[in-house]
Amino acid sequence: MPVFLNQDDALALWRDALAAGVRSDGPDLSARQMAILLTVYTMPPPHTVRGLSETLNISKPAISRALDRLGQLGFARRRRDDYDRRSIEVQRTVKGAVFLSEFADQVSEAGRVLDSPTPFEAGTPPEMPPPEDVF
Amino acid sequence: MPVFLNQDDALALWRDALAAGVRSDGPDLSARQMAILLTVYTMPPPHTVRGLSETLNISKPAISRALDRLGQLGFARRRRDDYDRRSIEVQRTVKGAVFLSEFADQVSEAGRVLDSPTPFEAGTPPEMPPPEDVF
DNA sequence: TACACTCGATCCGGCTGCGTAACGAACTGA
DNA sequence: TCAGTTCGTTACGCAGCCGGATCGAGTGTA
Repeated sequence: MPVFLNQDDALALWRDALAAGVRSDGPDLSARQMAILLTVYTMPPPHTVRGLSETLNISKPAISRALDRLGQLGFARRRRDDYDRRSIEVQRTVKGAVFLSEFADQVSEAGRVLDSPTPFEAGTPPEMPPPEDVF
Repeated sequence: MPVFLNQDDALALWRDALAAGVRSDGPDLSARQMAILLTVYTMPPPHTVRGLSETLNISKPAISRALDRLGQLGFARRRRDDYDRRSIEVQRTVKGAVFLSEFADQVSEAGRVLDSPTPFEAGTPPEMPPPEDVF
């Protein structure tokens, strides 16, 4: 079932979920790392460095380094492909699944709280301030 | 009206919106910068460095640097408070509102496409792989 | 006037990430 | 067997962000 979000709801959802992550002392992944992690866990395997690189339009070295980081966090594992030993398969881990599960709860919670009226609409820019810049 | 998102939808939503941002060549803001930007645009003003620091649990130098970055992107402006000239007020700009409006569209679009069946459930970890690590 | 306090910016050393280029290992096909 | 291709990684230089300490300007109070 599709999820209908108007602009205000979308921004409030993103803000609350993001703020929860920023406030917490958990590991803060870059946007690229998070995109890789989500792709690995929510798209059908197998996942390879080259495949992720093409899917997400990220350079291969960046993928490789991100896998280093995700690996040291215990969120993903490398495994050589036995049929083509040049290739490596990116595997999921229980720890990564737990992390994403908690993250998904944060997002869901941020969406659930949206019933309170949004105090400001963001799509509408504020009255244009005077042009003088202080800095 | 609250937005109900199950775990799979929440992760797919985040993945698609994030991937759209990663693939595009637009400026990539850090999670902290994005949280600041969203707070400034969706919460009632005024916003000060100190206030943002407390709200988001981010150090003041980090806020100040983020404002440098957002300022040079044209997404926010500093303005001295005339009543307390130590304090500065973070102001919105038309360019920032446009940026967030487009971002909100990306999120909404990611949510709207969720009607296609999700191929994998992420909350369920894969069958536990053998303990041997390749690397 | 003198002193304590607050606000935001800046300095500092360190860490992390990026893309290009170059690399070794593995595979392919003649 | 051997040149050419493809795979992921590493080397390199660069840029950005981090927190703690420190700073100057502004404020409040006596």
